Amino acid sequence: MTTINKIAQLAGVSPATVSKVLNNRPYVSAEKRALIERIISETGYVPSQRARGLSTKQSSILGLLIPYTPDQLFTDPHLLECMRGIENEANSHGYKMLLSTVHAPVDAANTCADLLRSDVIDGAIVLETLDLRVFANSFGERHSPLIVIGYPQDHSIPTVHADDYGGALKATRYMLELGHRRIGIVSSLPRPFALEERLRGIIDAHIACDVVQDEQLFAMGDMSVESGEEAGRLLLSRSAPPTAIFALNDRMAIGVMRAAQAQGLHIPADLSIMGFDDIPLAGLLTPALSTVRQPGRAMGTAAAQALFAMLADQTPEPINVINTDIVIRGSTAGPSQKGGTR
Amino acid sequence: MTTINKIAQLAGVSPATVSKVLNNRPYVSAEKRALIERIISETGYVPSQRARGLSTKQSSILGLLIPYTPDQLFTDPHLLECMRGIENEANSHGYKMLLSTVHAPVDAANTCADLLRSDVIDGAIVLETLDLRVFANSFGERHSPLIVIGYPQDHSIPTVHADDYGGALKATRYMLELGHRRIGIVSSLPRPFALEERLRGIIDAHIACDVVQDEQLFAMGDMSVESGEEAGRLLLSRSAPPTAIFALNDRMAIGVMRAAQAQGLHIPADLSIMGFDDIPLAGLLTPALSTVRQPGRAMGTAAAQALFAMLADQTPEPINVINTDIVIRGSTAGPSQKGGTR
DNA sequence: CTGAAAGCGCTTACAG
DNA sequence: CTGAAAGCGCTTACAG
Repeated sequence: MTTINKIAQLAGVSPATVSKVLNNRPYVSAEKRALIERIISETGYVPSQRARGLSTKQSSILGLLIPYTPDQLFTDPHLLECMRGIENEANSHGYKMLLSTVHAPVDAANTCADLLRSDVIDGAIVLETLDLRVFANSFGERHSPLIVIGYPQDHSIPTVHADDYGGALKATRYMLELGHRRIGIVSSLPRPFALEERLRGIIDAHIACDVVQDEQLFAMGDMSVESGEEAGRLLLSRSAPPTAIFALNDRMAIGVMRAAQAQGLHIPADLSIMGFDDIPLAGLLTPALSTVRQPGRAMGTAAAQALFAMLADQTPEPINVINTDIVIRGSTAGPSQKGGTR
Repeated sequence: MTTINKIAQLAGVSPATVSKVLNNRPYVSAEKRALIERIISETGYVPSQRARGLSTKQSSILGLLIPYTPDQLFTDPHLLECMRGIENEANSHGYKMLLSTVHAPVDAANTCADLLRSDVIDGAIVLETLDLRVFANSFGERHSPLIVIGYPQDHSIPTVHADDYGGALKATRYMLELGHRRIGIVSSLPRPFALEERLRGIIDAHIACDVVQDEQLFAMGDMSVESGEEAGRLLLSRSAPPTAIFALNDRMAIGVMRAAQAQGLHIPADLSIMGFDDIPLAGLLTPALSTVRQPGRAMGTAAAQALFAMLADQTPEPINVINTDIVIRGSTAGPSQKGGTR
């Protein structure tokens, strides 16, 4: 491997001098600088990041700690959008992104903790889903700057999340105002805080409109299309089925749509369906899916910006709430005149 | 930061001894080993990867070099599937994946070359789209082991790619056998080799079936949904429009579908549509998209396995061709009896 | 079984 | 402007 010493030798100077030109520092004569630069480009020399890091204590690598398996991550379009925002931001700061997923969700906390305490990354963005208490445990222990995407568990860590409550509230009000009185809900367990918030929005909207919710209209999925399909079938089999179904993410909404279409139901004539996220695919379905837009890219960007602020010794806002909006497409309409029974 | 020296001091031993227990090496008395282990876990000490790497010359990081912008990467479901395969494989080898995208496609080659020559990664997987000649340039220059996903430009680098030719051939035969005689093609420029191969398959299928292709039936997109929509409009506006359209990726096929539906055409009654890739979304469309399945995940896995083989000083197969298959769903059928004119 | 010493490839004061 | 020297935190022979 070419080292700084070899370059120094080739140029007939000391490694310290080469180091100066490598780092664009002054106090090198123009001729020597030119000579050294020529030699560097001729040899294709690239300084050892690890040796450099050993002195400078930085790696220009940012960690993305996902307490999920690769399969969970890569099937979640919303997370992927977050990643996109992060990678874009990292790029423009000259940083690379190191991805850390887990084999099994169980060992997530330790995997992440080790990476955070190691020196391979300068800082990290983690998902709230991770149990962050590990980091609080060892008192006073130093670790890389951290930003969490999700809801704050520990107020010492800056957080960015979407306005889940507001989004769900708006969506529910919208369906209620359309005239729906029996709105099925497809939620998920175990709930991250975001889902709790969405549920809270749904409940508050019902209260505000003086509509009583029916327990028979709640179903659970696991965020996947398949689970949504199953939940949809369940809800549609109720003696008094819903006239609208609000799935707490788009993938489950797609599942519900499939369940409804499989039964020959027309959407939105027979059943309105609404999702949450606004994944890229939402607008391409038939009918196009009405949903709550949660701007994943913007969330990723915001998280990365906050991290870079910390790396620059600034203090980012402790909590950054990203706005959500409902986007009405073809899957929602007023309830059919036939009434609630089919 | 806690260092090996501090641990050694706390345990009353030398750093060399601590190093032994860190690396699970013999020749440490049971008591000392136990003591050291206890201290390590109490202090939450994690060895410096960069210091370790400086001696051992390895980082346990694998690079994924994508000569695209983050936006291009994250809107390409097939690439994302490759990534999923790679990350899964990396995970099970105790490796982390470092993602390297570019600002602008222009500076891809240099960005990648620098990373490859640096010591931050042990090896890399790159896309064929990257101009690999950069690496051939500096004669005899050492760089990390490399696997390319795509077609070989330089036979010294192990390569994995799908059977693009065979897939396109099968798909075209299938449409031809259905009775279609005017098959529109939506391709893309600039072409990676994979597209050339698909085109070759299309042409050979026509020849085999003795059907002459009409130049008016070729259109160009840029792999995006939007470009597919535009290409679809163009093809459908021909004086003698196609009865089937084969888009060289699924996203463009979706665009074609939108163009057709916007004109009130029924799929597949009025127009058959076929894509390439079989992205996760393909089966969720209405109608579900017939396509050529190119198993992205398997390709990623194969590439990663080849890389790990190289890291273990084995020699992977120089070219690994992954099988493709047509998957017939709802978007294709025989041409309508109305004939080719509408 | 144990530890002193050299070395990995940089950067950073410091002296000249 | 230039370079010798120490130091970053590990690992690896080697001697004991």
